[in-house]
Amino acid sequence: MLVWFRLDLRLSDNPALRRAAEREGPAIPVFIWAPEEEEPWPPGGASRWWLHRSLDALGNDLAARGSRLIVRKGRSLEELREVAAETGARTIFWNRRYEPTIVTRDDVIKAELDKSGFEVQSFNAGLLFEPWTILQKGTDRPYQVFSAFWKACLNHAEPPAPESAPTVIKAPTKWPRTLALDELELEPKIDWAAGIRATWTPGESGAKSELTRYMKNSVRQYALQRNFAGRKGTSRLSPHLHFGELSPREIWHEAKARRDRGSGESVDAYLRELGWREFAYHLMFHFPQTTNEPLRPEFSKFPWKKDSRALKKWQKGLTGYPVVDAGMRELWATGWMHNRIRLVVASFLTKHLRISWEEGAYWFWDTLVDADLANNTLGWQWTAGCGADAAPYFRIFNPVLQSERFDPEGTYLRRWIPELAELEAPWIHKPWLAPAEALDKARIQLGSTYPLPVVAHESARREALAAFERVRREHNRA
DNA sequence: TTTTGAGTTGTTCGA
DNA sequence: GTCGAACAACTCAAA
Repeated sequence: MLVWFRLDLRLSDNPALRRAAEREGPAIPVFIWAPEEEEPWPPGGASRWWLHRSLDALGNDLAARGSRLIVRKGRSLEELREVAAETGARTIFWNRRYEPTIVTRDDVIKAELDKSGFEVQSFNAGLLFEPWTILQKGTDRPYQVFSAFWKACLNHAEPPAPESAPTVIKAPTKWPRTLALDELELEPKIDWAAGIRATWTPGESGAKSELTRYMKNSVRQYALQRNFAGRKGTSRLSPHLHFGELSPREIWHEAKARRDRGSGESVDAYLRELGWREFAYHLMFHFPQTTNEPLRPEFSKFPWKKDSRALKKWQKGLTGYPVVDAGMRELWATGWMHNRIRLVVASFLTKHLRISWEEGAYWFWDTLVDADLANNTLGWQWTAGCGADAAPYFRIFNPVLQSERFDPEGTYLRRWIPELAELEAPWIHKPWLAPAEALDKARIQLGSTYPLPVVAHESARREALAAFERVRREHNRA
């Protein structure tokens, strides 16, 4: 039988693998690289880098149990058929994915394989609650407000405890042919990944040790520390979770086990973030058009600006607002950005620059190692104000206040913007207001060693509010 | 069906 | 510096 690996690159708590291993006969792990089947969101550069490493780790973990990872590329259905033909397999198991194009593709594949007489089964390995199991009482409609959704989840039967990895994965007498991982050409041709390499250890064992470390030492501080950009107050498990190196059930039960008198608030707040991930999948499943369209239709007429020069400045971290620039540079260097700072840079792009959330979503998609279609869509639409349960449009982050509040000493700013490193607080949060002596002392020449602000906060804010107001009024008249 | 309460992460203004 | 109110209605969810 075949186990088709997708976004579940782990051995533990992997129902497809586990059920396959329990059956008679050999179980053959397969991965198929088919990015054209993921349009319009094929994995971006940072994701491909991670995928390469994670597949490598998975192959090694399988080898340690006397098995192998068979690697193919092409059309998924054809490759599955071929591997099945080479091995005589008549059964195919996999764990579900929820991206709209993948759901459609998998439905077709399942129907075709059924027709050919294969036994096909899919399992839940990626979510605490399947999107179709959490619905409004009585009406059976999906939720569009987080709090109500999460309350319903918490009232639902608890997610099952994670299963351990199978101890034996029976090998076939003859292995089917496989590509070498390098033949997928997932790694960048120009080596831009040094910073990412230095920051992350893809693969299940790296993920597990991060999880244990965080749960043992830091989760009890989560409520207190999570908003401070310069500290390691968050778990940084997002890429591991995206690629399925960890299951949300493992995180859920691990966190619950740490819940005691002192840590209740933090553990609940932490689990709530897993809840947001669940909510994102819930919305993507029930409103599949939202990966490419605003959920609130009036926003399809919103007057976004096409300003490629401003967009470039945002992408490169040269807006002149230190907190925005630090975030964008952290992203570029490490493939990740602190959650609080993601909100600030997203608000800045959509409100201050008034550039469409889709431009932001594309950039994040290409540069984040944790790029996840459900989370990316929800996050950007939430900030832009065009999604379900979105921030009210008048909620516009002030980049200076956010910086002062969540990085008071400027630790984070100094780490990512070396040219401002010698500027003292409070000026490091707003260099354009710094007195000449402070700038001289820090050897900064505004407009040359570090840019002046690309827009002024007050006027950009006023204009954004006016634009939203016009759209709202037009919508209400109609 | 109608009613009622509530809604992740904020900012600014004026007292 | 601190505090509460206004921002502006609207939609969702549950009783």
